[in-house]
Amino acid sequence: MDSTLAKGLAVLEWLARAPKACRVVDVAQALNLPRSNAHRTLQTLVACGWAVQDPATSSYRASLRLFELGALVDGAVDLKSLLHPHLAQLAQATGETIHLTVLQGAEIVYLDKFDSPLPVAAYSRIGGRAPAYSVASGKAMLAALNLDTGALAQQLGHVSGPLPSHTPNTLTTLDALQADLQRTRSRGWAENREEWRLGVCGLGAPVFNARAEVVAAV
Amino acid sequence: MDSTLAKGLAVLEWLARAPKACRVVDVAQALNLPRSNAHRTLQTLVACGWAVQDPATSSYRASLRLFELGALVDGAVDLKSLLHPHLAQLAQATGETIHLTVLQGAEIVYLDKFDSPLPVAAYSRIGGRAPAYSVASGKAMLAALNLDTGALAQQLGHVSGPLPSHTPNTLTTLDALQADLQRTRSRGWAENREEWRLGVCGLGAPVFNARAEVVAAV
DNA sequence: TATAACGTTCTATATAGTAGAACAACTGGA
DNA sequence: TCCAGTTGTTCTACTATATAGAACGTTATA
Repeated sequence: MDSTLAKGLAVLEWLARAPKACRVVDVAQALNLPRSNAHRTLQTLVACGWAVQDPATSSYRASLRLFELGALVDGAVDLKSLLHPHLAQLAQATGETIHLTVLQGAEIVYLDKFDSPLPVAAYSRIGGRAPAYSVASGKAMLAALNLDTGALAQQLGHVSGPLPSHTPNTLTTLDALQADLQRTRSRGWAENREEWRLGVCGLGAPVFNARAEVVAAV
Repeated sequence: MDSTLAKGLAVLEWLARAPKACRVVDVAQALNLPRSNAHRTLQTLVACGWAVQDPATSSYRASLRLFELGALVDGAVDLKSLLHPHLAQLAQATGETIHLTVLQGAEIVYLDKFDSPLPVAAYSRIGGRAPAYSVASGKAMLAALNLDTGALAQQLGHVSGPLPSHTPNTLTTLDALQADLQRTRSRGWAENREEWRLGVCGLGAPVFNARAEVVAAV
C-alpha cells in the first residue's frame, strides 16, 4: 500500500469536501501531518492539476478536474445519459421529484435528479447519499437482489441490534425489512412512507441491465 | 513533488477515462510502469475506495467516489468562489484584466474581476452592468444560447430600429449581431473590438454547467 | 513594536516504493 | 493432452524518496 498515494488522496478528498479554500495548516491539522508534508502534497496536487492555489491567499481548493473526471466515470455517465430523457418525461408527466440512484453497499448514491415544481424540501443532491433500507429506490434495489437475511445483513454492513432509526416510521429490524422487501417483490415497486425524512414519501422501481442484473433505481 | 502520488493520480485519471475496465498490464503499458508497480498502485486505489476490482476478471475501474466528489465540487460552492482561483491564475498568466460575468436579459453583470497591472482605463466594476451585445463575455453567452433572430430580439428586449450605438464599432443591427454570433460559435470564442468603449478590446468564452447550459462567461 | 502564526525551504535519516525475478493460474493452439 | 505464452500476484535487495523537524522570511495580531 502506497502511503504517499493514500495520503494524497485523503488530502484531495478533504479539499473536495471543504466548504471553502483550505490553507496548509488546515490540511495539516485535519489529517495529522507535518506542515512541510502537507505543503508538498498540496504542491503535487497543484502540479498535477487536481488542485488550484489562490495566488493571493496561497490557500488551496480542489480543481475542476475532479468534476470533469467524475462526469466521465463509466456506468454513471452511460446510465445517466441513457435514462435522462425518460426521467425528464416522467418528471414532466407527474410533476413529482424524480431520482436516479445506484446501490453502493449499505447506501444509495443519487446520480441524477429532477426537481418538482411543487415546493418540497430538497433533502437530496446529485452525488449525495442515503441509507438504502430507508428510501424507496434503495428498497427497490435491495428487493430486486433477492437476498436471504444473512446476505442482506452483509450488504448493509449490519452486525447486530436494531438498524439506525431516522424517523418513527423507519424499519429498524432485518425481519421487518425482509417482509417489506417481500411485499415489494410481489407488488413490483417499493414504497417509502416517511421512513427517512418526515413528510417525504416515495415510490421506487429497479432498473435492470441486459443480463437482468439490478444496476439502478428510479 | 511526490512521484508516487503523481503516478497514482495518473493511474486514476487513466481509469476514469478508459471506456472499459482496465487490467494491470493495460495500465502498466499505458503509463510505462513495471507490472508490480501498477499492481500496487491499483491495489492502493482500491483500498482507499477510489477504484473497484472486478473479482471475476480482476480488472479495475474508477469507483463512484470520483463522481461523488466531483458533484460536491460542482454543487457545494457558488460560481464565483469556484472559479476565483482559476481566474486568478489566468490573470497572473496573461497579465490581462479578467472578468467573470453572467447574462441578465439584455445585459451582463460583472460577478468578479481581476485588474491588470497594466494601466488600462477601468470601465467596469463588480456588480456593474454592460450591454450584452457589445462586450465579449456577453456575446460569448448569446452565441452559446444559439437563439434564432426572433428569440435574440426578445432576449435583448429589442423592438425595432437600430441597436443603441456606443462607439463607431458597435454592431447596431440584429443581422450584423447574428452574423457575429455565428462566427463566434464556429470560432469558439467571442471578440469585442472597441464596440463598447474605444481603446478597449476583449475576448470572451462561455462557462457551462454539468448539463451543458451556459451559466457565465469569462 | 513585539509576538505569534504561517508558508516555504532545507537537510539528515530511514522508511517505503522500485524494478526485476519468480511463481501460479489461466488461455489458446497444436 | 501437452506446451508455450500471457497475466495477476508475491517476494526481495536496493536505493531513491518521502519524512519530520528545524530554520527562515513574511504576514497577521495584540
